[in-house]
Amino acid sequence: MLRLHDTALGTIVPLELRDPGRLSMYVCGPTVSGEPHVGHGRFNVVWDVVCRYLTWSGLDVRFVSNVTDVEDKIIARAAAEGRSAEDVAAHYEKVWWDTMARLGVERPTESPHATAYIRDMVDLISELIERGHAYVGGDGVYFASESVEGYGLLALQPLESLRAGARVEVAEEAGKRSPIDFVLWKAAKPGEPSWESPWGPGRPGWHTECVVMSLDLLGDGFDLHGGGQDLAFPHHENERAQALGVGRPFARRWVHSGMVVADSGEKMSKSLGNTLSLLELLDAHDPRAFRLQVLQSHYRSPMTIGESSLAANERSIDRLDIFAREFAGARASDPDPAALERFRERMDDDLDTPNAVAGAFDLLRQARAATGQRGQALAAAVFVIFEDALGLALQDQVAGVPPEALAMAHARDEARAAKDWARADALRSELQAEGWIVEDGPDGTTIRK
RNA sequence: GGCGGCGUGGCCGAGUGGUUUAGGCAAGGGCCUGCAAAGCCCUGUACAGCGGUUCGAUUCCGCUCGCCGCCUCCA
Repeated sequence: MLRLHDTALGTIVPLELRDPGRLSMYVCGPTVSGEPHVGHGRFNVVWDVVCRYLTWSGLDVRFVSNVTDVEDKIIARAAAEGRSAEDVAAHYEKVWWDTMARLGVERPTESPHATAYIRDMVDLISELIERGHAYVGGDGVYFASESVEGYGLLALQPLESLRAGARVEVAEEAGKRSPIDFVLWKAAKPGEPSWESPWGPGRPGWHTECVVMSLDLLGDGFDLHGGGQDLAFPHHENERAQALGVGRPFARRWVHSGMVVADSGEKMSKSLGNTLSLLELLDAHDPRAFRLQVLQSHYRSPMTIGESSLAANERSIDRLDIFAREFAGARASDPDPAALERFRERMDDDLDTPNAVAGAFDLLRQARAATGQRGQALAAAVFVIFEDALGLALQDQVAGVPPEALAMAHARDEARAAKDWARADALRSELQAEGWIVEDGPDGTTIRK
């Protein structure tokens, strides 16, 4: 069974499934207020790998990830661009899914929208007020953080230091009882999108949607809640507090993935404005190079990504594709069981993809060195590991070779057969000038980009 | 200030109290090749610094230096 680092426990523990054979997992999804940056890319590849690996391992994985389609930044952009908030959200959600598809990230089982759950959120907030965990403040409804047991669990800090770090001025302005209280319902200002509620027109705070949707779609005590490390506090802390407030068992495990850092060493974030566009990066490089980069770093470590690392990884991808072409037939073979077992051991150890990938590269060399069935079985394991378990598709065909280039390759074969080296070399130079890599194999000249 | 984490060979990036090497990329040498490419083989004697524990530490402990995250919207 997969063992992962649990933020609340501070240790690596095995998953404990609520229902044997089935994994229920919730990961906080995007706020669709702009284009995704590379941090989003890493984050989604990580959770996609968790899903794929567990599915491959034989679990029935139910993966829910929300789309926050009402939020301050969306409203701000809509106002700035003179269009509706719905319009902005719909546009960037499409960009989001398109980009994820390019990264080879599969759609979650369900991706609920915050706006579809307003009613449920209002109900949850009402119940929190009834139970004495929430109150009406200056410009909305607030959650009384100190009213629930163990607030600070995911922040890994005692209540006292959280209180010390909070911004008191803001709290007083909003009419909070404690500076660490957070908003559940924001009263609408004129012109803002709003929904009716017992506390007047407004919109939910962003912590509530995840509580309502995860419990609705996955049920009480679901197995795993994931997110970026920056969400552990306050976002996940506040989700947990609300579930606790209405007496419902929440996530059994909390797992957080590491940040992408800029060359400066600082975290890439919207607020620092140092994000790298994921779209531009995917335009310039094979998206699989990005995925490989993510796989070759541990999911909890900070990751740097840039032109040079992607270029290096494109080389690695080339090598993998060359291997795939050489061993295309091995896909039909049974993968070597021992090889898959070693892979599982590494993956189960807190999702050690760097080691798992290292092992796969070793297998690749072994497959070439081995002969007959054994080589095929080892190669089959390489395919299964990269493609089925890690979601990195290998290409065993060179696609999109134009007929003219193909004709030149044939002409080169003829020249070589006639030992006309001058002509053969000239043809090769011509092809290379057009960006083709020319290789002579037992079956003649093959070309690739 | 509080809490958490990091510092590995040219680069990226794992791991471990000592015997044999992570892995990838790059580099050098060789084999193969008409020449190449691809592939294969070999090579680099790395673990921030200073102490301590130990028969032995990159790995454990302490300190120092440097860097980062969270405490505020952010994956």
